[in-house]
Amino acid sequence: MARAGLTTDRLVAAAADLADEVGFDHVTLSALARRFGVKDASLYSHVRNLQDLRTRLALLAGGEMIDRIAAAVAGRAGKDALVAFADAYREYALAHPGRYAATQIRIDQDLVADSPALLRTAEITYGMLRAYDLEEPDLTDAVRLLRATFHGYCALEAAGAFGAPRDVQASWDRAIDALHVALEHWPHPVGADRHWA
Amino acid sequence: MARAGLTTDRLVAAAADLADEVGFDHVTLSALARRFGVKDASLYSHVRNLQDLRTRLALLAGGEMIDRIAAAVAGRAGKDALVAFADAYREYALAHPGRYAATQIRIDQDLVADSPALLRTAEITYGMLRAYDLEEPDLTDAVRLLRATFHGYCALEAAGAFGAPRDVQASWDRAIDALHVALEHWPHPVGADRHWA
DNA sequence: TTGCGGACCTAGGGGTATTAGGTTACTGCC
DNA sequence: GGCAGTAACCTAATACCCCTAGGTCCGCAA
Repeated sequence: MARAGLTTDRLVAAAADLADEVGFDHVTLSALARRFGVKDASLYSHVRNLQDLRTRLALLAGGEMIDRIAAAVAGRAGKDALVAFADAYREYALAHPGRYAATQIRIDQDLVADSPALLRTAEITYGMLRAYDLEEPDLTDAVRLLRATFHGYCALEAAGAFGAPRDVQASWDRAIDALHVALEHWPHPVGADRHWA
Repeated sequence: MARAGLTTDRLVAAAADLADEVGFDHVTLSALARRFGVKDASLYSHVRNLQDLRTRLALLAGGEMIDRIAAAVAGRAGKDALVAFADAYREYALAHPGRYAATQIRIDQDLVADSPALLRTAEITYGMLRAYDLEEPDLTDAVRLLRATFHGYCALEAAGAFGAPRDVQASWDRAIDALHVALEHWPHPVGADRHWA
C-alpha cells in the first residue's frame, strides 16, 4: 500500500494552507487526514494532538510573518520603518487569514521561550521605534499601542467589520499617519514628576 | 415531570454566563442543556441552531456593552468623553470576556440592520468625536482607528499577550492619551489639496 | 537476508450538532 | 371541571470530530 509520506512539517504546512482556505478554527485533524488520503488516527504519529498541531501552526505563521516584516523594515527608519512594518503586517494578515489567526492563540510559555521568532519580533519592533526616542516605560506602552492597533485593525477588517463605503486602504494609511503623530508627540503622564521651567 | 421553563431569553442569558465562564467557543448546546437539566434536542424549540444562539448572544452582549458605554459617556465631551468611552469599553471586555468575544463574530447583515444596538454604537462613537472637529472621511478613519485600538488592546490583553512587567492599566491610560493627541493633531493626507500660506 | 522501527490501519469510546417523530404537561375556553 | 390544542420536552438516529489501543507491513540497515 502506497504511503502518504507524512511528516510533521508536511502536516503543519498543509494545515496552514487549510487554515487560509477554511479558517483557523475549521482546521480539523479529520480534514487534514482527508487531504492526505489517510485515516485520522495516522496523524497522531506525527503530531501529539490537535493543540500540538495548532501550536506548531502558530509558530510557523509567526516566523513567516516576522520574516516578511523584517524584510520590509530593513534599511528604513522613523516613519518609513513604521509604515513598512504596518503594511507588511496587514498584508500578511489579509493574505493569510488562517495563518494570521493562528498567531493569535495562547501558546504554552515554555514553547514560546524556545521560539526565536518571538524574540526577533520584539527586536524588530523596538528597533523600529528607535527613531522616536522613547524611554521605558513609554517604549513598552508604545509597542502595546502599535500591536493593539495593528491587530485590531486586521482582525476587524478580516471579520468584515468595516462596512462604510470609505476605502479601507486609505483609512489604514491615515491610521498609521495618526500613530506616527502620536509617537512623535508622545504624551507625558498627567501628574508626572516633570517640571517645566 | 417538572419542566425546566425554557425560553429563548433564558437560554441566551444562560449562554452568556456560560460564555464568560468557559469562553465563547466552548459554549455548546450540550453544555447549555446540561445546565438546565434537559436534553440537547430540547433546545431546538427555542433556538434554531448553534449559530442562531451565538448570534442572539452577540446581539445581547453588544446591547449591554453600548448601554454601559453610553452611560459612561453621557454628559462628557472631548478627552473626557474619549477616556470614559475607552474605559467603559475595556471594563466590559475584561469583566465579560465571553460576552465580549461574542460581539466580535460575523453576523448576518439582515440581522444587523434590525438591531438598534449597532446604530446606537455608531451614534455614540461619532458623538464622542464631535469635539475633535473632524470631517468625513477623516471621521470614519478616526472611528476605525479607535475601534481597532480598543478591540486590539482588549483582545490581546484578554489573551494574555502582554507579558512585560509594565502595568497594563497604566499602558492603557497612555494609549488613550496618545490617541487623544492623534485626534487633536489629525494628520492631513500627504499630497492633499491643502495649501499653506 | 533478516530484523526492527516507524508509517499507517482497524476498532472503538466519548463528545457535539442536528433532525424526525413521539409524549406529556400546561392553558384557555365552554 | 372537562377538553382540545399548543408547546415543552423526550427518544432515537445520523454524522462529524478527537483520541487511544493495538495491530500489520514496508523499507532501510546491519
